[in-house]
Amino acid sequence: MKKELAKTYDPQGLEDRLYQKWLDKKYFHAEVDKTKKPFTIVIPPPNITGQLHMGHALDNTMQDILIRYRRMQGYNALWQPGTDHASIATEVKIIQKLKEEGLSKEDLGRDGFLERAWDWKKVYGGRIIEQLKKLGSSCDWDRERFTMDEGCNKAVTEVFCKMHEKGWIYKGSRIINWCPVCNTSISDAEVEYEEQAGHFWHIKYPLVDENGKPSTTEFLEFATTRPETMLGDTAVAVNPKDERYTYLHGRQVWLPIVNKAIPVVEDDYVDMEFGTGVVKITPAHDPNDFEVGKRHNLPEINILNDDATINKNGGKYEGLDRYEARKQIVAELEKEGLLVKIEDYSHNVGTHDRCHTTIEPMIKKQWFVKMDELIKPARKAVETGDIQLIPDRMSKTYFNWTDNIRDWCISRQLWWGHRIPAYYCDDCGEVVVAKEMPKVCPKCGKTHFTQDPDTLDTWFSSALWPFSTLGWPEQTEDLKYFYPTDVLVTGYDIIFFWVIRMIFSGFEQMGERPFKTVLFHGLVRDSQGRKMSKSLGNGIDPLEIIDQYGADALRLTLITGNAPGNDMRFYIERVEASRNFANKVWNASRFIMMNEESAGTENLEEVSFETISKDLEPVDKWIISKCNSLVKEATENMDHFELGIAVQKVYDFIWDEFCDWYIEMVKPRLYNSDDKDSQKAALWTLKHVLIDALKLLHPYMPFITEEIFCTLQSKEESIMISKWPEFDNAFAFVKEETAIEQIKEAVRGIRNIRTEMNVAPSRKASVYVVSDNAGIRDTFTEGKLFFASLAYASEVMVQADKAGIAEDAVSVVIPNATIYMPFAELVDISAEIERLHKEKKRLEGELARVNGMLNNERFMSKAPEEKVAEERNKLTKYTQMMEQVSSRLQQFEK
RNA sequence: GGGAUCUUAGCUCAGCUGGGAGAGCAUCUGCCUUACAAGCAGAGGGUCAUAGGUUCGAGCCCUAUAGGUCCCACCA
Repeated sequence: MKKELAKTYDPQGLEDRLYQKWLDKKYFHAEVDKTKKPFTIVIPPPNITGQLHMGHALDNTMQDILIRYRRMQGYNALWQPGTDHASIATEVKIIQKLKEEGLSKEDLGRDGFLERAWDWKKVYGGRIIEQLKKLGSSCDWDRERFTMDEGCNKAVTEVFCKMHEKGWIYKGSRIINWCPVCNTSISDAEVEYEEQAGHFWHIKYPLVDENGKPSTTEFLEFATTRPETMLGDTAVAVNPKDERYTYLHGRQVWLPIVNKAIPVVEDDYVDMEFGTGVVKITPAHDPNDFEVGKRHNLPEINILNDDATINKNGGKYEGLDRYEARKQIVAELEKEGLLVKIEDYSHNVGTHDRCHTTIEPMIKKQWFVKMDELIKPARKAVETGDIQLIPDRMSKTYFNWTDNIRDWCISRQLWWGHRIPAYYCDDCGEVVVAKEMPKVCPKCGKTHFTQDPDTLDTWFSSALWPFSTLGWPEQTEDLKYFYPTDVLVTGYDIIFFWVIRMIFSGFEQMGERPFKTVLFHGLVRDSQGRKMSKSLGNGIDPLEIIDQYGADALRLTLITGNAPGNDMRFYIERVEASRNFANKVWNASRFIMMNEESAGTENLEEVSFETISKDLEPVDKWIISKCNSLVKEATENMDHFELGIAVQKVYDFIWDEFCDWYIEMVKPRLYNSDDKDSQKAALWTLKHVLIDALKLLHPYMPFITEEIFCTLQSKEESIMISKWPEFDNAFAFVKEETAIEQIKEAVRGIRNIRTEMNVAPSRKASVYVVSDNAGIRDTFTEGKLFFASLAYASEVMVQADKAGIAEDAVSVVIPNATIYMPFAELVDISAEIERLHKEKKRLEGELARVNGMLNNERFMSKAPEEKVAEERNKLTKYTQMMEQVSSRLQQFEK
């Protein structure tokens, strides 16, 4: 009993079943095997808070394609999966949930909170993994990791201690970005600037007179967007070269409200052209002022509490929110006559990328990673091509970051994350950085320590992902074998957060690049080009698409019509088109199986080319040759990471060449059981070519190809472990390709004319092929059977001259042959003449172009030989066709 | 302010090292032809943003301009 494909293609009915089969068979699992070459990809670990969105779908489809491709090529392919604890994102979610219960994280305490967080991870952490499976991802799930699992924790502690010892991790008081809502410091990379409408408050401070009192006549005017920061002003600055203010050098101004004298300092930082050329300096709350303050030894006065209310340094404003304080301070200044004017002003305001709260720069004691040395090998690797970024232009973005890098603030005032391995002696305050809590203080000898309450930036652990997942810091066999990984696939939006940090971490910890290639993709946008976002509600759920159209259709849609690193728009119509293609493949396969069954040809896949060779007809060799070229091209494209181009070629081959031409060409042979050998050869070819095409398609559309492959033949158990096709010169049939293309041209010409002349396909006619070229006559004679069916011919006559053809027959001119169709009674002769004139005009154009080139001495002397030869051939071809058309016209017009 | 990128058919986009402009969708025409109407056979539709330049030859390379998108910097 032969296996059969269901009548209609139904992805829902097969995808889950096949995925389960792959899991059961352990096809995704990779073990160290020194007889094979490794090919490794580490997954960008999705957040445990995450739900699969189109970005994940694209990212993982690309990775799965690369992994499946290499696996079929015989590589030991490992796709290392896992999830990210996403410290701040997760913490925020849990706090939200607690809030619904009327609780705060303080109510639970640190341990209680962490317990909740782990519970949460257990419940939701696996959700996105299940969703990735729906997509067909062939990750080695036996190796699934988590950024906060034991091994990753160990790696984090190891790196922290090592780098601290080296002096590359330090604790320092520096200006950092503070989020007053999340109550934590954040790194520069996490600050998102938003254009906001604000105000420019023009204020004046009185100069201090010789008695040390505020002058009533002399003032210094400047403008600010954050008037409340004046509470922390410790100077005003002017440019030393600014002649307008030379008189100020060495003087002081009176800081109102706070009521004290502060100095005028001279600093190049001040732009003389901007505003009044005077800047108030608040070292504790502005990164630039901080630098100025350092240069002039100014005091740093922090005026804010962590929740962005004014602290005790703000005197009577203590306790007020920053914006309320701003209002009241402006009012007070106005009352005192110190407010000059208020201007509308649009400016960029730094916000927290998670919650979009306006961040406050503050001086805080935090942990930093010193970047200047660390970044050097990372920069060099991309510069020299040791690490290749695709598309290449991403290198510029990369360098822009490496060349302007600042130290990385890694401590976070959060609970969910890796706790900083720093311990403070309860007695003397000595800091000890160690893998475990120290027993004795090296300074005072006391034994009580408190661990630093802070956790690490979530990217600290993901930076180690390419090697921590393979066992580092242990020198495991996995690590030796699978590291460095081959490709990293990710969106260009996290190049700074993640890619760069993995690169410098790889070099620092492993002494080697973490991956050879980074393949970037863009954002998946909605049909109007907008970012898909929760707040807009314009997100399209990949799972719904999979439900409706199948994972294969979704994957194909995401991978086609898009260049690396470019954003793409998501259209449901494109998914339908992909689904239609799946359906096409399905039906073509079904057609082949049906015919195989009715012909009774068993186990054709076991018949070798050598055996069948003698029965193969030119059409068979033509499609085999075409398929052979396709293998070469698609493979080359995939090697160059041109995934969309590769699959487009496979798509075109299957639909246009294989289905629309080849299948139609062999139908007469399939239906004619009188010639068993020919029938068998056709079926052999159909099957052989289909199998190769399915293999090429498998990385893109794993489910449908598996289902067909396994139904089509019995000897292999899965397409995903079958051998990737290879180009073979023995299958390059140049002669047959040329011959069949010739017939195709004739068929197209005939169909065109019939449509133009409104001759229904049902109305058959005799077709005469006239050529004085014996080779052409052979071609048409051999292809008579299918040529007749494709050209709706009642009979096909191949002859050397026009004997027996009606004078007024309609004709099609192809190189070296003219095809006549005597259905003149249906045709208006003047229309036919007009058509021939049009054809003549076209040929004249072609000839003019070719002659132009060939008569151009500079073209002849400079163009490559092949190009010249090509043009010469065209000249011959068009000249010959021109003769045929002219002779036809003469015939009608004489 | 610096940088990247885009501008190709009505729409969305491909076009890999420069060598006769492509796809999908949409539109129009004719077909329920025994794998597929989720289909078949055809058709129309583009001064490849504009202006220069390099080249025998430019959608592709260079320069400038216009418009769009994005990233970085953050002049208070």
